[in-house]
Amino acid sequence: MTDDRLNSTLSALADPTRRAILARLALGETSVAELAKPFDMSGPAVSRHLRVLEAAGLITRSRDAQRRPCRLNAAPLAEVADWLERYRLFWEASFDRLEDYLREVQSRGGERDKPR
Amino acid sequence: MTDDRLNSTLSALADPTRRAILARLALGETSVAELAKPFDMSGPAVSRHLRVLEAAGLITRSRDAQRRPCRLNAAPLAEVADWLERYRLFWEASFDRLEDYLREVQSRGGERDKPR
DNA sequence: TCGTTAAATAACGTAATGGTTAAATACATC
DNA sequence: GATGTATTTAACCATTACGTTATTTAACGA
Repeated sequence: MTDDRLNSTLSALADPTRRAILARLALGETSVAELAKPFDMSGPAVSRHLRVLEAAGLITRSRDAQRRPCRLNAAPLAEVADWLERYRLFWEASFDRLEDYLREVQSRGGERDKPR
Repeated sequence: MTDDRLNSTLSALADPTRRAILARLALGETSVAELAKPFDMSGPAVSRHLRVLEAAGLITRSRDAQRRPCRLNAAPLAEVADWLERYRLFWEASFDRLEDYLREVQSRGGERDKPR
């Protein structure tokens, strides 16, 4: 909704570690230690990434003994998708132009390819 | 495609000034000075935002006398949209649960609302 | 060639980001 | 209550990001 929310979501997504964490969470709830395993990174570093994701509302955390299982909350992604929709026509248009061009090149057969 | 491209696109989008610039460019090609007007920001600052957008492939620049008109290139946004699609089921599921909840609350009529 | 305009680059300051290790906290078990 | 395990917080460091003003480059027109 607000530009602020969109901003914190996009900022959270603009990091490969955090995107990987989200991908893992798409497979189901897990502990912090489990999330940290694939990364060559200290626990605290992962913990801070989780904090960013939580602040963006992309994950929620519960409590299970010493564990703090994390769960994906994809709702903020819907806002990003909505925002992107404004531009869909633009990228579809450019793909159409690309298709046109490829079709044209193909129809020219073996000639030297000269766009324009 | 590559995680790197997705990363530079998302990083470029994670700034309100740059998103506003894209929104302006969706209305058509413009000069740098024109783009800078709505912002309380120096020319060089805008110039650097444009550089980020260009590096991410979100804009292209041409030459018209002293002007360097910028044009939107939405293609990288398609990759973001593709990436997001992986999560659509998740956010739709959570909206479904929200709907269920709202329906339930409504069906309970005037009772005190107690989820769970 | 000189002056003007549009934009980019240089040089700089400051704040935010992303990582580290060491210490603190929360919970469970003995 | 002491010990072990999972996680967070504190303190710190290096790099990047974003802004500024001053200077430079590029293109035009008198």
